[in-house]
Amino acid sequence: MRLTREAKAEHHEEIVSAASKMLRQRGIERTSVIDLMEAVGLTHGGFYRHFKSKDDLVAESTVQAFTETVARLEEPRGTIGPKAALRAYIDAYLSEDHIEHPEGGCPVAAYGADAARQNDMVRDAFSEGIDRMITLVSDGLSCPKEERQARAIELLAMLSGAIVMARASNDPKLSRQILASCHRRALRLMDEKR
Amino acid sequence: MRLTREAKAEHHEEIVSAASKMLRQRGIERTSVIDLMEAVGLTHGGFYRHFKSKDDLVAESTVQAFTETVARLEEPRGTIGPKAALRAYIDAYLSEDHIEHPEGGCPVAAYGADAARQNDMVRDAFSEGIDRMITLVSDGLSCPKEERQARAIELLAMLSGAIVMARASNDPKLSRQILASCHRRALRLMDEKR
DNA sequence: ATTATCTATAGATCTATAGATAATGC
DNA sequence: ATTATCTATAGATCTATAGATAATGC
Repeated sequence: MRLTREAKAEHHEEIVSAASKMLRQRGIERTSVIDLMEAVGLTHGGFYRHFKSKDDLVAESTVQAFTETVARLEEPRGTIGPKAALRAYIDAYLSEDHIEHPEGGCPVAAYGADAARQNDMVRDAFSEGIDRMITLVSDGLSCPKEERQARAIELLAMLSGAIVMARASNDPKLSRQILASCHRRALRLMDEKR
Repeated sequence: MRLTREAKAEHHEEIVSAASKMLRQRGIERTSVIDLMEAVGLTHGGFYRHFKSKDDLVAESTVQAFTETVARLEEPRGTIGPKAALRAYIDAYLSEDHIEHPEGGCPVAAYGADAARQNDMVRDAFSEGIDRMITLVSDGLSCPKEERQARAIELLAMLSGAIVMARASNDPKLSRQILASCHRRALRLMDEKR
C-alpha cells in the first residue's frame, strides 16, 4: 500500500533516527537492515526505496548523530553562555549515563574506530562533526584565542578516549577512576589561562 | 596429515599473531576465521582444534596485542630509563605511522569501542592491559607519586582518543593538527611537576 | 501511472561441525 | 590409537533485488 509523500518522509526520518541510535549501540557491522526496519515497524524490503545501500544509511545516520551531539553543546550557549555550556557538556560526557547509554552519546566514542574503515561519505561526516565540535568547545575555553583550537582538540581527544577505555574495561572501579581523573583534568584544561 | 606437538604449537602462535594484527586492522566483525586461516596458510576447518570458538580467539589475541603494546613501553626502560621510554612511546604513539598501521598499534584505539560489546574474557583482557599501561606510564611521570595514576589515565585517554579521531577524520590537515596538539600536551602532562 | 511497502528469495557471506586423511607417539 | 589438518557442508546470517499489492496524485 502506497503512502503519502509526508508519510514517506516521516518513515525516512524514523529510519535515520533509529539507525543513528542502533549504530552507536551495536556498531556498524552488527546493525542489520532487517533489525533496523523491524525496530521502525517496517519490512526490510522497503529499505531500498529510502537508501541506495547500507553505506548510504550509515553516512546519513552519522551526520544525524553528530547533529544531535553538536546541538547538546550549541543550544545551551544562548541561555547560559559558552563556558557554562561547555562545563555542562563535560559533566554529561564523562558520566556513568554516557558509558551505559552509547545510543544517545558521542559517535566518536561509539564507533569512531570503525569509521576509519568506512567510505569517504562516512569519514567526511566524522571530519565535519569533529571540526564543529572543536569550534564549539573552543568558545568555552579560558586560554588565549590562538591556543584555543589546540586545547579544544586535546580536550575532545581525552574525553572520547576516556569513554572508550571506561566502556572497554570490565572493572567498574577502573571505569570510575577513568571518569574521575579525566573529569578533573578536563575542568583544568577548560579553565587554565595558559 | 598429523603434525608434531611443536608444529601445532607453532601454528597456534601463528594464528594468534595473525589474528592480533587482523583484529586491529579490520576490527572484530570483519575478521573472519576463513580469511585468518588463509593468511596463516591453513584451511579453516582446522581452526577449531586450536580454539573453542571465535570468541576464544579474540580473547587470546587481545591479550597478545596488549602484551606487544605493553612491551614497547616496558622493554626500553632497562636501558634508557622510564622517562625516556615514556617519551619515546608518546612519540611513536602520536605518529603518522601509528595512524596508518593499526595492525601493529594500540588495541584500545583499534577496537576498544567494539570491545565494550564483547564477552567478559575479551573485556578482562582490556581491563588488565589498560591497568598495566597505567602503571608503566606512571613511572615516567614527573608529578608527585600520589598524582601519577590519575595523570597516566588522562594521558592514555588523550593518546587513544587522538588516534581514533585522527583515523576517523578524512581531512589530513585535521589529522595532523590532532597529532600535533595532543603531542605537545602529552609532553607537558609528562613533564609538569603539578 | 506512479510508487511506498510487502513478500519471497537470490547470492554471498560466516561460524561451526562431521567425517576422511595421514603422520605422530605410545 | 591418537590427533592436526583437510574437505565438504549444515545452518544461520546479511545485503540487495524482483515482482506483487494497493493507495496516491496527476
